[in-house]
Amino acid sequence: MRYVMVQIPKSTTPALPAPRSVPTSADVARLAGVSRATVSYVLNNTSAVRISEPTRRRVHQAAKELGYVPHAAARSLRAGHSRMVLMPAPAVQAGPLYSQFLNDLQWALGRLDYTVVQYGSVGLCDDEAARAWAELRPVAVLVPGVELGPAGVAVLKRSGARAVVTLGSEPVEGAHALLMDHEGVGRVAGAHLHARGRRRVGVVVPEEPGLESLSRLRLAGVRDALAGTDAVVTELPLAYEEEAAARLAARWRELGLDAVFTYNDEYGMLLMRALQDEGVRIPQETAVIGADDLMLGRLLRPRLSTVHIELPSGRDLAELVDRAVREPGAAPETHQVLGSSVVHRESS
Amino acid sequence: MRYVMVQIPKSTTPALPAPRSVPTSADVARLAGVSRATVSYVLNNTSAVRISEPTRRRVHQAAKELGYVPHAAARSLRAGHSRMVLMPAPAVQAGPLYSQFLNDLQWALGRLDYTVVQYGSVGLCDDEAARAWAELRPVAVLVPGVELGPAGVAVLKRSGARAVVTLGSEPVEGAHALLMDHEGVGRVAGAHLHARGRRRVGVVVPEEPGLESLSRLRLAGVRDALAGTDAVVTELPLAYEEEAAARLAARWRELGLDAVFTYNDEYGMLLMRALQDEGVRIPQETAVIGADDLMLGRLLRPRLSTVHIELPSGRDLAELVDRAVREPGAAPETHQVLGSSVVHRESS
DNA sequence: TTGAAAGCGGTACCAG
DNA sequence: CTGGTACCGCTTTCAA
Repeated sequence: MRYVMVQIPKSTTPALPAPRSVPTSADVARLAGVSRATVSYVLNNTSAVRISEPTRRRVHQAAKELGYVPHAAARSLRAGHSRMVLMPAPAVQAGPLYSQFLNDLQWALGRLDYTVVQYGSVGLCDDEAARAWAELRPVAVLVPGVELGPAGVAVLKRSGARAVVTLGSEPVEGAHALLMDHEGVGRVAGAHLHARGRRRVGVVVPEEPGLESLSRLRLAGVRDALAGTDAVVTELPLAYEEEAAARLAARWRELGLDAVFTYNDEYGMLLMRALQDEGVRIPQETAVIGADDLMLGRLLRPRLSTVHIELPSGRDLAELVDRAVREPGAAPETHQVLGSSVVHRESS
Repeated sequence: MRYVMVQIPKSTTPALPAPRSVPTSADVARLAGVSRATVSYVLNNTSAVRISEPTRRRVHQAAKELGYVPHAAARSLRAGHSRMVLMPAPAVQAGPLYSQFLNDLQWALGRLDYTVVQYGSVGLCDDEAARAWAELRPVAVLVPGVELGPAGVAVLKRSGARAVVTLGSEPVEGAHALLMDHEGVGRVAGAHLHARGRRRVGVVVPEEPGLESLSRLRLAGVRDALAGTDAVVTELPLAYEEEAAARLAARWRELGLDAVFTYNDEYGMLLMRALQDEGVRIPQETAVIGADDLMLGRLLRPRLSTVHIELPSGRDLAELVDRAVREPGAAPETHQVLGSSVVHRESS
């Protein structure tokens, strides 16, 4: 049943004062009896120009009285640049790991006096999106995922973006790249399972849309780690639902697997629960390893082995952005930023 | 150990073409051999004016050739308004529930031709933040939490915001309000436990910063539900760490509680695990109920009872915003939007 | 059908 | 020390 918004009657409806139009610096100037230039000098503390104390006070007083707030668009239009760092808002569910990273980044960029803006670009693809972002004339653009091609980068740069940074699996021509080696995540998981003597390895591939590119890479990583050994990899499509997990678990014995990498800890919990309900002993019959090192893995019994993923610190990335903005001519940097390491617990 | 970004040497560094300055509509006009006015007409498909087909083609051609992208700030400066809906980016970890809601909302507003922008305002409080937002001259502002007082609302409205909507526990003078009844969450949990015959009820209060206001309200709700009964409520501060949970579980028997409301399902999992490790039988000795109805609760054994929380649909909220924008004089609406209902499983 | 020009709100140069 | 003014890029009336 859909929950319906219920309006609550308002007790009082005070007649608002006349809806004045929004005050400009000209209004402030008029009220203070000075010129617009003087207002600008005072409110920006322009050091190149000295304004008498009484005048300053009059201007400040007038500004406060009118509730004056400068118009960012007008300012940056005149200045010819802004300090806006634009990021497309993630369309899909971001995990806690990534959310934390985003917060750190915002904070770090804020300390460097940039303004971080997440732009919700739903349904636009690639160049369409790039154009939409370019209209805002950000000084830098941070793009997670593969939502941007070389053409998009070119559009952004031509429209004045001094730095374009992609966070993804492969570099994009013309942009700085933070390479997230998701294959590496699968690779260490695969190597770990092989080292523990497992040879028939299942890999969960989430059916949820938006996770496909990542899960493909992690799967490829497992394949890579096990290539040239006698181990064999089986792909296991799985929706994030109890029933789907139960169905998979029901045919577990016939699959004949002795290990499974579950894409991440959440799918790990889902599958492990289903396997246990089916009587499959973990890790004796089947070893399980997840990824992301979430708290929940530690709370499971047996404790879930996992791949710990280290993202770059927000501060580091903020500094990269700042450097790129200051030195826009420099060659794009490419960094490897995903540190994958196995956390061995009880499930493998 | 902190992971350090490692630079990968660039294989080729193609000399970029001369860093032209960013093309304006004047450049397009020049190249097409027409006036700036004509460019504007063509690119905006202005219906009031008819431009010959050959001219249109020349303009489009020129625009593409230069990679022209219009300047949003200049446009909205001239137009006197924008279609930007601004939301402060959530400072703390947003749960999956809220993330989903945000996505829906962005999508729905996008369909109504608004542009959603999340503004990272870290470390600014109340009026400072309101001023920062007002500088962007958004047509509407959506504020979750209690980050805005009546003064802030006034600032935003004076600077041209036609709608200010708060999502919080109590209405703010002058703004539309979507009331999230977090007390109600605690209330239904408390009532449920009481109905199941429990009388010594613990309530987990997370120690993580940022969760305090919410957890206080949920606690108050439990208190409210149990007021006037013979039940007694005990506050249980708890950090989201295994050790903290273990410490709490270790003195569980001396606390003498027969039920606990864990703030949400994640703390529920944490505490339930610790209690089980301590040998406390659930639900016989202690009933446990969480909130948020996450998947993970269904996967626990015993299955975790929870309070299902229904947020308003993104579409509904988008329509409220649109209505408010179109009818800025109307009295602020106040809606009750949190539907709380107990999902009884095995842990209570 | 197209062009010239005013002006949105601020900033910064130059003159007084 | 302060005022006048040109200009950032774009839209939109008004004339031609």
